[in-house]
Amino acid sequence: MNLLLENKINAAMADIFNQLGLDTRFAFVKVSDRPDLSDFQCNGALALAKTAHKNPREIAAAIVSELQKCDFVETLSVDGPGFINIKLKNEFIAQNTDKIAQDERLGCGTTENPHRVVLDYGGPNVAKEMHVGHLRSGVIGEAIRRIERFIGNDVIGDVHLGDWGTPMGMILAEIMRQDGNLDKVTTYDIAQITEFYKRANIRCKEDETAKETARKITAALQDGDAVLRAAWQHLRNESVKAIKENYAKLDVNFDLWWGESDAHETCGKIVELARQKGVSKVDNGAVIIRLEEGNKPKPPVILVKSDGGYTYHTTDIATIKMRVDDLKAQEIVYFTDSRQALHFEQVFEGVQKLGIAPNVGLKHIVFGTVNGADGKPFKTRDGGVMNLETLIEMSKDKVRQSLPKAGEIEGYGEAEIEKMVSQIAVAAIKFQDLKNTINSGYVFELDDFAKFEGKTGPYIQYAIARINSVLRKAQANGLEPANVVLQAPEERTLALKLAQLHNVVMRAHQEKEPSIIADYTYSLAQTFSTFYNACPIMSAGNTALASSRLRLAKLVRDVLTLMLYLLGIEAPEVMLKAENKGEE
RNA sequence: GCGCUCUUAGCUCAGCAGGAUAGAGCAACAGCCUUCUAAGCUGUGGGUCGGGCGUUCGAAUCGCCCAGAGCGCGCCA
Repeated sequence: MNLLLENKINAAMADIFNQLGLDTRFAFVKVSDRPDLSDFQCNGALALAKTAHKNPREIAAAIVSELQKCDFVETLSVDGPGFINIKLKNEFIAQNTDKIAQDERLGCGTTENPHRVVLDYGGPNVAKEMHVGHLRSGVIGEAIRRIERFIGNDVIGDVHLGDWGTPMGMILAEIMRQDGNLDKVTTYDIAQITEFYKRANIRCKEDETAKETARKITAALQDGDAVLRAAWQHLRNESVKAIKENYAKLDVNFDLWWGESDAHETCGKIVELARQKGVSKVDNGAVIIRLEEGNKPKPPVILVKSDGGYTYHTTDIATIKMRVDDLKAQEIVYFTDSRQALHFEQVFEGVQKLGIAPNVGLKHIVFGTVNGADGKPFKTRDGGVMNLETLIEMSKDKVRQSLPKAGEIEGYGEAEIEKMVSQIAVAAIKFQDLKNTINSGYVFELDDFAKFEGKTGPYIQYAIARINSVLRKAQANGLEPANVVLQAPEERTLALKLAQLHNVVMRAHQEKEPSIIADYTYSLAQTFSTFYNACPIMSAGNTALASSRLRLAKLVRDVLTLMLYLLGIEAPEVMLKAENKGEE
């Protein structure tokens, strides 16, 4: 069930359009761009005027004269060149709000076409530190995972670890270079492993022979050399442990911890299949699939390199086959930055030629890179990338300054305060990222992740905390939420805003765009703050009004909490403040 | 050279299945705490929507051209 106000108006519109012989494609309303004139507007008459060769105002007038008969209409007008402005009756909005408040999904429906979707939003590499570049895909992916699940899809989130390429050979080579063998590998922890990788990286950049050695070791590892495999397994285990800790701090979760290595066996099958189907060719010693025909020629997919190794084209294609065959995926969605756009176009086209994923939707959601002030992908001053843990700690430090010290307030010891610190800091970081549309890259401003005012996660948490406070007071005074009555304009605006939930969630789902939810959540919190300022609840004057306002407030709290949940953000029950807060 | 993405307020960004006065946040300025948490609220200023041409009754939104930015272009993932 969805309790969208538009639905009722749209149904009436469709009837009227039919009756008048008008194209029902235009029989819909949208939230008005002119709240001073109306709640909803219909621009259908303008669109129809073109083909019908009629005056749009005449068409609009005909629609309006029918619409007048509807019981939910308060006022109607035709304005400008032919806009139909519709204002709803207060009672209609109020009753709808009551229904939403009593609905366990808060008026939000589910998808008509539930299916299994695999999300690929991780991609951290073994032995490499996690940095701010990993923030976007993880945070966005987690949000999409929750949104998809909420609207009724069966979701599997896969981390798709980078655990099988040349970097693995590089690090093993570096360890052997220092130790002479791999006997000590199992004693190394993640910090040591990371150091080895850094050194290996530098060496391979400078020294062509070192690179060649790394390639040979990689090939031997993939070929199944027992000693190399055992050492690699340890590196992988240690990395996964560290990666899990990092993701846990941000509440980013995965259902599967597959990696590129898991696709290795299937890679062979892909190459064989390509040969059988006649879609691959041998070229300069490599096995490739050409993608030159059609109106958009692309560089070829390379299945097997001339040295016999597979590329990440091959592992990605093999992984798609596994997700389709073993996981029964009906849709697979990737989240990576725009630098991989061409790669996935190639992979998807290769998959199509191979016919291994018929009727499976393959999507690549491209997001912009996290950029520095210079407009280029973010680097710290020393040329490196900022560690994810450093970012989180920095934000936490800032939060701690605005909270009381442990023990200062009864019932809030070290554990309680630290939990609050973490919830607020993580909200600041994740919201800062999620409020940006996926498509555009954004400039990484360190300070932005420790801002708590304006369009931020903590702003929304604060609105929730204030409502919780009111709800506690209401309970202490025996005040119960009851039927909504709309008198003040702030109440009306808030009720209309609350009814938009279904559309917002569905759009976020369809477009795979969490910023739509972030925008709405902020806007709702803002609308509530205005209401909160103008409409006292506990001292409303009479019980009916107080109960109505209490229902509105509680509903806002529930919707905000749900929206933050869909974004992967928790809200603390209360938000304490340090005594000297704001006195600088 | 070819391809992809982009250019909107001082800064960071929304808006783009064409539509009525182009919106937020930050920053600036002026107000609001003896009333439910001021991490808040109210108000003011700030824009030739990169430039040009075209389609249209109507273009930030669609098409073409130009300028600028970022990214990517067969054996690194």
